[in-house]
Amino acid sequence: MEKHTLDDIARITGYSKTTVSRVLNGKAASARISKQAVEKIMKVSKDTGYQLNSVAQMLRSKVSKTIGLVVPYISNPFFANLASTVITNARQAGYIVTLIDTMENPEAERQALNTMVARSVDGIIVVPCGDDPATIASLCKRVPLILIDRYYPEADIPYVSTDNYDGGYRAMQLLLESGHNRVLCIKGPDVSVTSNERVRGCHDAIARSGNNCRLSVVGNDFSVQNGYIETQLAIGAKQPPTAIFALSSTILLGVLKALNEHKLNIPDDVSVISFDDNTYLDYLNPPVTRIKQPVTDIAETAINLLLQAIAKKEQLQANICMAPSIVLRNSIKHLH
Amino acid sequence: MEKHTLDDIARITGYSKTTVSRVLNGKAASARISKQAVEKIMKVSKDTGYQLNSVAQMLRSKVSKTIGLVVPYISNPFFANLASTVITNARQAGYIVTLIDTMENPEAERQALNTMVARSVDGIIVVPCGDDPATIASLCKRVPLILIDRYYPEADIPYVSTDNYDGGYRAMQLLLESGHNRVLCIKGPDVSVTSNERVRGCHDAIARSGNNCRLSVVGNDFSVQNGYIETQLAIGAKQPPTAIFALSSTILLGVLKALNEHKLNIPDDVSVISFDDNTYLDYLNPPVTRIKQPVTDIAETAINLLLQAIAKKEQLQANICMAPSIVLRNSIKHLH
DNA sequence: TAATTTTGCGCAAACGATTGCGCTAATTAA
DNA sequence: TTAATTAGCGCAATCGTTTGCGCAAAATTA
Repeated sequence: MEKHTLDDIARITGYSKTTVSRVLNGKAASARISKQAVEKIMKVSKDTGYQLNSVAQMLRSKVSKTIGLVVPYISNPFFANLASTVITNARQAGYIVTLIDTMENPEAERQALNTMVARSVDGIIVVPCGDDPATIASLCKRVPLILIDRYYPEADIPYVSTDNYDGGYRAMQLLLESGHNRVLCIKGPDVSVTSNERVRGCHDAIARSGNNCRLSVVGNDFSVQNGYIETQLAIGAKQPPTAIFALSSTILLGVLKALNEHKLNIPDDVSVISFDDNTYLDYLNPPVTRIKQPVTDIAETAINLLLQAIAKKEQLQANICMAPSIVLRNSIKHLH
Repeated sequence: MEKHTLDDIARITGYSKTTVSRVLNGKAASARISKQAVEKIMKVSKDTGYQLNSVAQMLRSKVSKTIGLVVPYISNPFFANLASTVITNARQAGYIVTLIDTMENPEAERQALNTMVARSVDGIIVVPCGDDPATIASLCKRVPLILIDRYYPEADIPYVSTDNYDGGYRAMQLLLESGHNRVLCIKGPDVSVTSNERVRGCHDAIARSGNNCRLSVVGNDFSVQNGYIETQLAIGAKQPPTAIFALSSTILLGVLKALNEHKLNIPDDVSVISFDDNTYLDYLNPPVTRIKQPVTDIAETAINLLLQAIAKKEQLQANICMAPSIVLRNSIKHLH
């Protein structure tokens, strides 16, 4: 079980490493290798436990069979799910995934991308952080690259994401249909495209409904704290909201905490709807209605497009927003 | 921004690639390279955007600066957290992480390990699945390898895990102190060492307390379903448990679902304690008391031991069980 | 001035695989 | 019998680094 090389197998079998290489790569037929040779080489390489050295192979063939995946926080279940799908699909196509966690640090992201290129990954999938698409934009001319979840509308970088506008629109529609006319929407960072799209969807839903619903959009972070603070502020006001739309499941947790502290009941005292799907949302009291992003579809679409681009060596082109779905539970009260 | 090699830089600067390599590796001093040369080479390599080819470097130096991480399911938050810590710590030490998700499939695990070796990773961290340590045991003689979370007590493979016995013991202690004497413990698979250790801790806690508490240990899977079914069965019995100990947070969700369906209140009707920490457990109604595994410590210890072993090129030796902590909430009723 | 040391750098052989081209012997065709 | 074809395989270059060894020129010492 020591380490063997092609030369070793060649020496043992008496054939050249050329022949050995060809046999081991399944090119025996096209290279007209005799049956004897194939058998002997196969046998010896089994017996010796020969293992291909992928590194040498990469150097020579310029193909690493590796996908680079760059995410802001792998500990975030949303990104973990994305990663899971990417890894699984990549593996089925014979690719392995190298993962870097940027922790929302743009500088770390730049380094990560450099590392990926230095290791000559065949393609890169990024959930970008920061608001400067420059590095990525220039990189995506040199190596197949695709963004997921987050993207830069003004830059020409392929992406697959949720149709956040639609998600915001439909969530708001749900609230309007139930007669809510004072809605608090707690959003993410100002620079977040996904957050802003959701908000835009809300506004349009109201406008198109002809309803006189008052929507107040507050907050600036996808965090528990932000959800907590904004909820505290809102329920202290003279005219508290009848419904709260949390733009992420972390924000939702903050909302819940504040409501619990004030002994406010969902949905009797205030209705709640959230973005992002999580199993535990069904085990809250009551289960929370939410907009579910098509995580698996997004990841699958992205990795498949990427693998295609790698295979065909052609420029990747994609501006895809996939529709979310509604997970209907019991957190929205119907106001007559 | 094209691809340049050492030769290119050598040609442009007029120095040999030997000198260029030395300068770029910070060996200018020890190789007595002149200041001029260093400056010129540095400048040119900046200007041309020269990027080292890690693959060639790996081939030559036999060092890949890569850690292989093999987990059963990266979408499981527990493993995602482990991965997060491993990735972050590895990166600080200049290592990158290649991740394979085995989906609890031992054959996939074997392949994964082969792939890792072929790519000459410098070290491997595995959360093993299946009950056959043979592959891993033989592998760990050839490359630094360490198990986390799960391990094989009888095999001589280094590991870092939770002190599951202690966790089970203390959870049970908590229930005993509150006067519970009919406890339902819903466990994981029969072959799971972690599950079994937790159960053993429970039994010992009762034995050592001199209490006549009746512990009934049921179930065979770390799944929501298992938790649900076993809870259904138990609360239908003539003598339902006064407390339920869920040996994982997935099992807990099943427990909650069953209790909700029967309108049973926590902790008034039945007390609950669980293994595994999750943010959302604090947002349940009521927040659930739980045994928190020292995930970060485990991962940090493991990666550091691994990096040490890699650096010192010495055999890794570790049988470490780290104590869990108790996150005390309001899900256990004190029975007078 | 001659001998020694130091400075500054390059040659060329690895690392382990892949592959275009070519070569010999055997077979077939003419 | 000779020419053409085919079968079966190997040579050697290549991928882009790293590094042991050595060598000439400059600086120092004797």
